[in-house]
Amino acid sequence: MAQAKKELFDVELQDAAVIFKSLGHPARLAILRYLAATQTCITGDISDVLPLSRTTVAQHLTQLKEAGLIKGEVAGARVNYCINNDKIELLKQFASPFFESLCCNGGSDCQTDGHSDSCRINKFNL
Amino acid sequence: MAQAKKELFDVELQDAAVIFKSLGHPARLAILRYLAATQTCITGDISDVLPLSRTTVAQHLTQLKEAGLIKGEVAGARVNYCINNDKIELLKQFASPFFESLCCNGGSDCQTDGHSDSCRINKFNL
DNA sequence: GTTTAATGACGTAAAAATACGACATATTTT
DNA sequence: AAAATATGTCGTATTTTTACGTCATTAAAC
Repeated sequence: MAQAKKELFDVELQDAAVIFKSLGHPARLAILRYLAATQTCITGDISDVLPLSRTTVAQHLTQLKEAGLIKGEVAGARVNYCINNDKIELLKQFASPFFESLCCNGGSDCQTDGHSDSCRINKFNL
Repeated sequence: MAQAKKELFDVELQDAAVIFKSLGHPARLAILRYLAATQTCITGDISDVLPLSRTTVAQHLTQLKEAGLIKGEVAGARVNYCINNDKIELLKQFASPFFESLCCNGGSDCQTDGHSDSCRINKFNL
């Protein structure tokens, strides 16, 4: 039970989910916002600015790095983190059309048609 | 430990995180896509189309409903689910500028300036 | 009225995420 | 060389998520 079933979905959806998931915690959004504000890619003293311990911040940074949203460049004893602009660009290119495709099928507001098998999609590959 | 610290962040960031989190699983993205495709708001037999049990799908639906991304209208023994267009609209209005603000500060690619305290933001309220 | 189908609610087990302290390592600074 | 600073790694505890089966309820079909 509780076995990973994520691989059974579209790779595209899996990839998107990883990104969205990494955006799914206020601390990580705050980190991204901070990195964007201080373009100079300030390092782990991000934890001075957040109500979290250094270790926890480091953990969030790792997650963001794994999602590809940030990069870390070693500079002596320090590590300079910064936004990965390329990935953000990709995210924008995926998210906008995706959101668009969700809502713009006319304002069908829970019409009570019940089953419409005509609209059924191919099994397990939706 | 592992105590909830999410409340310590901007409400705006908290709200956004809830939405992004709900998008952070391929099953939920698949459900949204399916609902968008079958505008007719088909009910829980979504589980026929996904590699997950009905109970698990119901759980994902609850999560999406809590995030406000979908609505469920009772129709007799059935429940018609559908995309909440208003919320998607709000999401678009938040996400686009947010993504924009992250990457468009000029292509500063991890410049090794080190500490730049001039860019420090107000503590704990970033 | 009884069966059938659909749903929500509950319980539960495994896995993942969250949060932190302690330690080791590497790099400046002195 | 020694002290101070920054970082990553490891272990660990708690919470949350994921996934499912079972049960009760409700509405439709017969």
